[in-house]
Amino acid sequence: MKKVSLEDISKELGVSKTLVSFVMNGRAKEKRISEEMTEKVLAKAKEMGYKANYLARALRTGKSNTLGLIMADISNAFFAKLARSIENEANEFGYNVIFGSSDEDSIKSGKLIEVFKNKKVDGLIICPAMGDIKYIKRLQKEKYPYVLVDRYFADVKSNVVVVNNQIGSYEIVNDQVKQGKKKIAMVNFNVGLINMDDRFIGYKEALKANGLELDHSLVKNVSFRGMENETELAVKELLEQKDRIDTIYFSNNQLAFLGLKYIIKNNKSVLDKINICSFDSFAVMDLMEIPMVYGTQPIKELGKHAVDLIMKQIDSDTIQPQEVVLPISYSKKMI
Amino acid sequence: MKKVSLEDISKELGVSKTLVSFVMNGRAKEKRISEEMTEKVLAKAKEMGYKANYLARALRTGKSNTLGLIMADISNAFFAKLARSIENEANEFGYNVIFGSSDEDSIKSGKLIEVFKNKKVDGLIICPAMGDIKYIKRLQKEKYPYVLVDRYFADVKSNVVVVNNQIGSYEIVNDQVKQGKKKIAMVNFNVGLINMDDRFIGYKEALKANGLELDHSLVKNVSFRGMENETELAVKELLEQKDRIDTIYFSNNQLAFLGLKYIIKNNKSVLDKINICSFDSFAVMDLMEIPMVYGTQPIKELGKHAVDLIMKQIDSDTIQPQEVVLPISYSKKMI
DNA sequence: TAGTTTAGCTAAATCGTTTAAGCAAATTGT
DNA sequence: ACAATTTGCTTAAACGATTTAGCTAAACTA
Repeated sequence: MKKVSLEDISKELGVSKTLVSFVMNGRAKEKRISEEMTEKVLAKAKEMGYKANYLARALRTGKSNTLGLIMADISNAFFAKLARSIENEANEFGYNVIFGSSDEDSIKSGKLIEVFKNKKVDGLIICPAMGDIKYIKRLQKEKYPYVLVDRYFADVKSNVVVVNNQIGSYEIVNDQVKQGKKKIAMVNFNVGLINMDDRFIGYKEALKANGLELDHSLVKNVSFRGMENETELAVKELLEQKDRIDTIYFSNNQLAFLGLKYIIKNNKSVLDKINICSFDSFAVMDLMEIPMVYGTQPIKELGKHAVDLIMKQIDSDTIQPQEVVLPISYSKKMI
Repeated sequence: MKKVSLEDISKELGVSKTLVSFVMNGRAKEKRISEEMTEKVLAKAKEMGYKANYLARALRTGKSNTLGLIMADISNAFFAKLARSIENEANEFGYNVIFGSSDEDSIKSGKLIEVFKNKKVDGLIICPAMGDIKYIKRLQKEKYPYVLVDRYFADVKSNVVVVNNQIGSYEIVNDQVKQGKKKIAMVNFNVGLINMDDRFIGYKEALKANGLELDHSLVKNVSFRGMENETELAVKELLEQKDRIDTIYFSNNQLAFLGLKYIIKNNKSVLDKINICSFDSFAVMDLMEIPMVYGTQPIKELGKHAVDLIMKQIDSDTIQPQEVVLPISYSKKMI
């Protein structure tokens, strides 16, 4: 477990560690090390099993070749897939990823940002929680490379990769109206995140565009922490309305999952009469024999763009903040 | 973005950086720094916004407070949840987690192990791929702290955290027999991993214990890379058998998902006649109106134990290899 | 009064790299 | 044959912490 250092090699060969460093970094030619010596060093390094100590290198160069990734919860399918995409793309650049989950808690994300910075990650990819704006502003000021994914803040121009929540939401709701649905309920996340707000705006716009009135009794909000109970309650209340609703539109897959679970357990037959929509999907949606309309987020692309934007910042010190907005795609599943 | 160092503080105050280091590490009393001076240092550090550089500390102390986590694929629900559990428990110890996916490819995991070691992680938590045994043996020899999770190797005594695959599998199959099922097919992963082998053994044992013959035409193997097609083919072949089978038992949730998807699309009615079982579950299994028997892995506990075992090794240089075997629980869902 | 303790602090080494600067010998040019 | 250049290598500082060993002055002991 005790490792071989440059110095060990240099001592063995009776040369300076500078020389060994040059050779090991492939700068032998550039640094005018003789072929003969280069060979000798490489051979000895191999023989002794030399591997560079990344910490030492990072300390000296200021580059750790590590990215920090902060999400709400890596055990959530969306974030898990995003993490994988980010991992893959980061690898392409020779980077690794250190991650942390914030649980939508700004205190937690603040701490994670701080720790990752002190661990000298070269850049941060953040799915910010509500209230993270203060940290983001600080990063901005410090010119620390970062990219926001999935959510962003209107007040601070950042590098951002998101889907077009408003348009996506609009299209889902609009489609329902075109199918003749009039009473379209929405169950939304009120975490104060702009992506969720945008989904609500899309909903409102679609109603308006079709001459329908926004009915506040058809809009239910649930919190992150009380998600399960509150979603059930929301659905329960919606189903109990006197005038039957035509559609329940969930603003993300977690809510759709919880809502569906409740309905299937307690009021399965109602699914013959109402439509279910979800802004994004979970893996088995199309296994379920329930008519549904749902979006599919371009998760791979989100991750890829996020990493690419970080890399641009790392390479060029600072770039004009760029916003990448990706479209989401839809599936209608009829039974 | 340029950070304050111990030296910066020491210069401001006209004291040595040793002193500042002692104070910042809470060793002021122990090192007989006067109260007065301690106060001054703390105040100045706060004023200047000092944060320790973990790289420098790690280089000097040999402790990076980072764990390396290597799994088959973090986008897979099982691993995503495991990662979260590990993250949480690691945080309890003041650790962060750097992760990588191997895709069951031993070359990839070998590279990840190497990189993480060179990034000086204090320990590795590995879900080893087939063929990783050579790396594991090396870690063993080097006394590098590591824990195997989910899978292990019979040849090398390691710290290991797994579920009891054989017993779990036995009970599922045994239950089917007790329900009067005779022709029980199994679709298994042939990645050469001991956990999958054990699930097959459990299957065989259960048949044997009930006086049933093992029928090789009822056992189908699929590979990691050809998973989707091969699972579909396996199910297709099973359903085409002349004598109708009674049960299809999938050895994990991915296979169960793919198999079910195929059945629902192509031969839905057969679900009235055959049972579906899965060794472990995916989130929405109980949303589907299909009778099923499936296990649920104690993922939280797996992660927690894994981290605890790593921490023990880190704290005490070396401990007697310990094997933690956790039970899995079952749900029967009848319709 | 002299010797010993103790309080309070510092110098310098160390971890393993990278890199700016520089030096002696060999080679080239004229 | 002498200066200029090139070749091949080295020295030493730096990155930012931790830690060992030790120093000085004051306080205590006898």
